[in-house]
Amino acid sequence: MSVTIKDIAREIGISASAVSKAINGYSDISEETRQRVLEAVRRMGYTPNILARGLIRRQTNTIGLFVLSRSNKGFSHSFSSEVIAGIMDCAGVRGYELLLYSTNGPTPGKQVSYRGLCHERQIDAAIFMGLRTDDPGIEELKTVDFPVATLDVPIRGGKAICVGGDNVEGAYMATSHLISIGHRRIAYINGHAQAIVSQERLTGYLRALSDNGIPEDNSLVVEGAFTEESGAEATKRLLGLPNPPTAVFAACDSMAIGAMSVAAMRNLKVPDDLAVVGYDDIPLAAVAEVPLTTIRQDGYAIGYKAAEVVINDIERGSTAARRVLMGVELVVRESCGARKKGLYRGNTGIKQRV
Amino acid sequence: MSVTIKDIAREIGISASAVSKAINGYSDISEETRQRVLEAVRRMGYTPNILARGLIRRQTNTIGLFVLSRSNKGFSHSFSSEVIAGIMDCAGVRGYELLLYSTNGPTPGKQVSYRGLCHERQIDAAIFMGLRTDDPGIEELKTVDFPVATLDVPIRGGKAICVGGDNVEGAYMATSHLISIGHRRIAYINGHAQAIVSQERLTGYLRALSDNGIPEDNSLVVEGAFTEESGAEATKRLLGLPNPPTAVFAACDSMAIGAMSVAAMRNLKVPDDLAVVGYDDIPLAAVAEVPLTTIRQDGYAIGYKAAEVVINDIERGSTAARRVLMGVELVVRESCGARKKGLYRGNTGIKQRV
DNA sequence: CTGTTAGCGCTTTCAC
DNA sequence: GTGAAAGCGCTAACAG
Repeated sequence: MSVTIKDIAREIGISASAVSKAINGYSDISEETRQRVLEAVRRMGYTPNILARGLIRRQTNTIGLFVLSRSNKGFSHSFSSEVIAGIMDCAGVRGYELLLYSTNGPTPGKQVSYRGLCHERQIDAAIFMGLRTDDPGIEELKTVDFPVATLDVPIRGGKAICVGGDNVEGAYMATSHLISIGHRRIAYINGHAQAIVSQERLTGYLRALSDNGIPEDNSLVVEGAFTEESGAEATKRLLGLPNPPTAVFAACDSMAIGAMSVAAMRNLKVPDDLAVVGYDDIPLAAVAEVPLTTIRQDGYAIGYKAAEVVINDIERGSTAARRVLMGVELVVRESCGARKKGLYRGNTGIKQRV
Repeated sequence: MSVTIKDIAREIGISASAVSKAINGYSDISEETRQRVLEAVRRMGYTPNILARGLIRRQTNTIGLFVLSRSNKGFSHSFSSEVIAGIMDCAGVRGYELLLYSTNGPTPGKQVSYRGLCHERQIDAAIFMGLRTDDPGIEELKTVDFPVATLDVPIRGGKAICVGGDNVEGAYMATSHLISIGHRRIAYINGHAQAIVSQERLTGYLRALSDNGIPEDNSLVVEGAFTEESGAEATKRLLGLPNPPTAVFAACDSMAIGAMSVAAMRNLKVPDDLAVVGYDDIPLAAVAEVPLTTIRQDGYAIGYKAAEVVINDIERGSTAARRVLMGVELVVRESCGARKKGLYRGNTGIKQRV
């Protein structure tokens, strides 16, 4: 078996609690004893058993990370891996480890309890990625007694903190940009209505129209499902309108790419015949046939912030706002037409190209 | 505080040990008592404390995952996230959770001990991704007493198991393919020499030449650094040769893409003036200006296998081979010229396009 | 300053 | 079948 605190104690002829104090930097221990302990620790290759410590301190320095609704193989976006990297880095700096739960979201048959999973492992806090608004586990999450951060999905009631990109602002920027280069009939392809991001981006879109005195036209707002196919489908409907849009803003890049493919099939030139703006800045956006103008969220920053927020909660008690909005950025490429027309000189997202 | 085994015991008037036995499915407990316990467990919302259990059982059902040498933000390839997804799924099925270490590899200053990190958290096994052959921690890894799997990096001595794509075979396939469509002067852009994959892919390349009676030409083998820039740099050197190659096989897609960009700058047509084959099948490969022919490794399968191997070791003792080679696949696209010439009718990797 | 005692939540002999 | 007792490795009172 591996060396324990008792072995050290026996080795240098003192009590186990003295060793514990020496190791944990208590002041009521003589410097000389401490040195002898530290020396023995090194010599005998002792490492504390954090789990045993946790049993009594009720703190494991562990953050549970739930990566839910993952697509088949790999993470949904490359965005997720940026987020995770951010979480990891913050956790590392603050001295926490991450427990990556292997659950892939609520299983229809057997009901998993997030609270139970967290309790089993005695984690100090939890972060949820890809939580769906219709996840039955949400109710339970409202009642847990440890800090919880959700990415992108605000939970009403309870004290979970939601960290995410500012969707209203992002959609506002995208829409305003299209307006600024002359478009008036701007369609919006939303994601499915259950997603909060859909609702928020819709709000931003509508606000931009309203702020620019453009009347809302219901026929120009259609619903997709965050997939390329659904974006294509929606675009067909839009183009079939008596008075079709001159520009399309899609709630995600995949749908925007679907829109562009439909345009291509109908011999409509992007951006001249149809301007397109997406959301997310997925890697494909930069290398699409017509490079896609889009809104970029800084996944790394979001992840870092989420970890920071829960760790602050653990250490200082809940003080943060219940909702943390992270900045977003407009990345102008070719698909909106601004660069061609020389109307835009800002961020081209070139560095993004891998 | 949350409900413990004692609470249950008190509630239904039996001893704590009886409750434990009921919960853990021991046979020496009456069915009636078991039912009463299970009912109370449900009613009172009891979840076992796996950490306390681990303290005595010396097993935590946790696998440590080290994601080393991560690039700045996000994981090195999207490949990594596939691997992690595979690990997660296997772990989930087998009832293990993953502990994601926040270490980003050996820090120059303070020496981290992998062994120590593992011991602290009492993990049952560890998987290392992105371990470098010059990592000073490797020595220590040879002596640990729990199952260890390394991805792609075999460790000499010790009983760590290495799981990875068959690099020799992959390079052999790539090179043979170029030979089969008529190339004789085939250059190889290798990764940096410390990487095992570099050595193995070089072996495959040389073997293919030799098997086809093509003499080895040292000037055609150059070293890159797995980056687009280094691939471009290497290609410039190759094209400056008195007798330049007609084809280039690069040890990774990024370098292959660098090669293609140099060709484009010099008005060389790919594949006609210069055939290019990469390795990895990164997402960009399929959507490059000239879609890249490459070798695909199934990251998900590799991750799944790695988890499976260590879990088998945990549960049944070490039986697996010390090296597990996973199959690779040649994905023929445009950059090698085979499809244009009608020489190839196999895998086009079309489904890969996102 | 140091040691003794108790106990975190759980499992596991071993009597009964 | 069931419970009492011991203890996993550690920390936290509290005496001394």
